[in-house]
Amino acid sequence: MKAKTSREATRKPAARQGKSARGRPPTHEVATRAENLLDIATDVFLDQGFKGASMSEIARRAGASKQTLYARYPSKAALFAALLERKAAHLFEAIGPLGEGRGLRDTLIHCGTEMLDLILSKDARGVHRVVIAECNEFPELGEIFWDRGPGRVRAMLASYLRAQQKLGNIDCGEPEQAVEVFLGLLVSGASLRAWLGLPPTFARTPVQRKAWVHFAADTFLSAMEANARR
Amino acid sequence: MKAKTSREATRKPAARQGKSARGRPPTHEVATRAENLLDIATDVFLDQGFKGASMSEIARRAGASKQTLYARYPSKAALFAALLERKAAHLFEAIGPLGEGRGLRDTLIHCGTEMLDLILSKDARGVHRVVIAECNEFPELGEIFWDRGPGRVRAMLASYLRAQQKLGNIDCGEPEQAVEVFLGLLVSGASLRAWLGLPPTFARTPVQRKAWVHFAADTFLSAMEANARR
DNA sequence: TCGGAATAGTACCATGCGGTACATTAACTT
DNA sequence: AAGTTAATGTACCGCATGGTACTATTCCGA
Repeated sequence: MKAKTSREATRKPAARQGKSARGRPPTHEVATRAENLLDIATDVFLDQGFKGASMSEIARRAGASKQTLYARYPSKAALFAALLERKAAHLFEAIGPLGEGRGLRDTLIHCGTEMLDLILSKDARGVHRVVIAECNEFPELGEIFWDRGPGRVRAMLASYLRAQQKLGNIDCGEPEQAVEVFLGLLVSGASLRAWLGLPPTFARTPVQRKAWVHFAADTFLSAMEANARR
Repeated sequence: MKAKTSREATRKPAARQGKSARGRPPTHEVATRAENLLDIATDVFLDQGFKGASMSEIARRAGASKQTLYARYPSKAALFAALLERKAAHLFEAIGPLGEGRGLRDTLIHCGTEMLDLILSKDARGVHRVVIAECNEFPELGEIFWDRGPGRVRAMLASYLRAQQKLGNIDCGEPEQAVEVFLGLLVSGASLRAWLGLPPTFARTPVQRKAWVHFAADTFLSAMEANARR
């Protein structure tokens, strides 16, 4: 087994271009610079992992000094926590409110599409990988991520299904269970493969993805009907 | 965020107890000692991750010297690869041949039970965590693991379903898709939570696990029936 | 205008790592 | 009995890391 050559010193100052860089930065840049620093840090952590990422490298790539880094975040772990929380929330908030003028099936399809795209996206893969890797050493990480991300989506879907059930549009038993069924058959194989760095089996092209989402929605709906009949 | 105090020097010589330890070991012990070394290494890697594990610690905990370690495996990566391959195969081979005197539903339930127990087991969680964490740096890791583990189970299930389909016992369309549906709704939420170090939502107790497996099997079967009718 | 605040740059420290070298000891082989 | 092999223990090398100290520089507010 041989490691890929990562850490390929990609010079990218990205802040204070041209200027002599030293000295207090102008006030109007300071917010941008802070954001940029977090962005760079996110990049580095997401593809090198917590232990693999180095503070010096982050500073260098952000065009900042280590002192500035440590002025903003007291430790590597703190920086990591800050950026992960931001990223997790930001990623999953793409899956907006459900319903919104759509019928039941269309809502499932819409939400399913976004969910599948999300799971297969590079950023989401990175976040999952890092969180899964490090949640043993930092147990609260798993909880934070679940609440901001997958858990939030599940809660939204469950409350949507509960509402639809009250309206008589579906008979799905415990909505929480039904959500697990839907998301499970939508996303499970694809997500494991994605986190292992392998291409998806059934959702490689956009067309295939669309077909799979439709298939999942319909399978789910008929399973719920059948369950209701039993 | 504060790290848990890992690396808690748990002294456990585990080899050459009592004896002065130095010098060539008696021949009848040598196989045992090699096995033991791999076991210890597995423990360490599985809960500290690749980068977190240290060769010195493995040697110390195995009651061996670093030289012996490097005599058997030329590098840290090689040791890691060896143990991971062994562990992945060993874990998933618990899910034996399908069918075997059972009917369709019973086979699903049997296989489902083993799969769910496996996913929730501490060892499987460790393996998944480590592989997912490191497959970015060692891309072949993901493939090896998939082939030995989740992929193998999926292939077995698919060929079983295909056979059942030929016998007219089920009408599930593409067996590979059907497998994804079944395993998805069986295992998806539980596995993500497990890898994040969180307790399962629906399969906490053995009783709940059994109920969930039955629910998954029945939901799957009725979904397939409904699909067939369409 | 001047003093403090925020920054980059650089050097540094202690630690721990993967991996090697060397001397020593005990079991096997001939 | 002698020599070879496989161990342990310990010291070590070079390097990278997280984190700190210090200086020189620039902006800002009083």
